[in-house]
Amino acid sequence: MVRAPFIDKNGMKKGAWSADEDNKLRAYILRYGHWNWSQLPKYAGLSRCGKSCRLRWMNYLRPTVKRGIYSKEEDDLIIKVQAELGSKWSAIAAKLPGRTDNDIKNHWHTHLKKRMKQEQMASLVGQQCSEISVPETNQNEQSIETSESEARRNSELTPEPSSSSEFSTFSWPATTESFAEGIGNFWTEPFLADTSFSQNDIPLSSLVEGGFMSPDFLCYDDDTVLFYQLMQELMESNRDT
DNA sequence: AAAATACTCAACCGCTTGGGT
DNA sequence: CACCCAAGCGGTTGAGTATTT
Repeated sequence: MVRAPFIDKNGMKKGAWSADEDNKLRAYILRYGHWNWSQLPKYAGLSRCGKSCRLRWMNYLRPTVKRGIYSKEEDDLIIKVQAELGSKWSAIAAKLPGRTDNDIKNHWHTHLKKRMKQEQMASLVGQQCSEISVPETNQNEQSIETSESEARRNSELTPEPSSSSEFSTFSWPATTESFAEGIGNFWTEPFLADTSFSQNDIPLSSLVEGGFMSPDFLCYDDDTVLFYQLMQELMESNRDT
């Protein structure tokens, strides 16, 4: 469902991301943060442009990205905010935690826009009919639409990333061991100058203390911080057992 | 069963914005 | 003030999948 991978004239890889690339990007950002998107691919060992990396992280790899079906509340909120702000997808996304602007935009164009049109048509028809004194029509049409969307919502599968990549089935591991297994040898990939990482060491502090990186250089977003907190808890529980 | 059509969504492109010098 | 560059945003594209003919 995505563009086939290819190399452009500048030697940059484009198109669908492989599981390997996803892992490299995820591992790098979780460890070092995204301090500079244009430089990041070089250090992460990726032949991608920074823009592409940013997009992949923001729309797909971030741990807090919510995927799958939209609830009726979400749909209604999107419609409401879209009516107020227009196509300000990032502003709309800010009101829907976990949803990305790209995802909302796609959802709007594929589902909600259609629904809006139908509802507008229905109300128009309803108005005209009421003038000719057949008030039930509008209501009926609306209820048909509503039941259709309900049916669709019910029939849609549960949140399961449907990416092009084989990595779509990735789920955050229950243990740090399985995480390390899952990401293979990323800790030793090109960006990794040191080998000091261990399960008992959160790299954040060691990197700064070890002089690998200035504290100012680190740019962790909330997701990354959240992830580290989670990882720390997991490690502690592992140590306890 | 095969072909045509519609739907979906990840990824790209180009433009704008904002911060630094 | 002008310029540069990185980041962010919104529109569009392209190809896989689902549905219809």
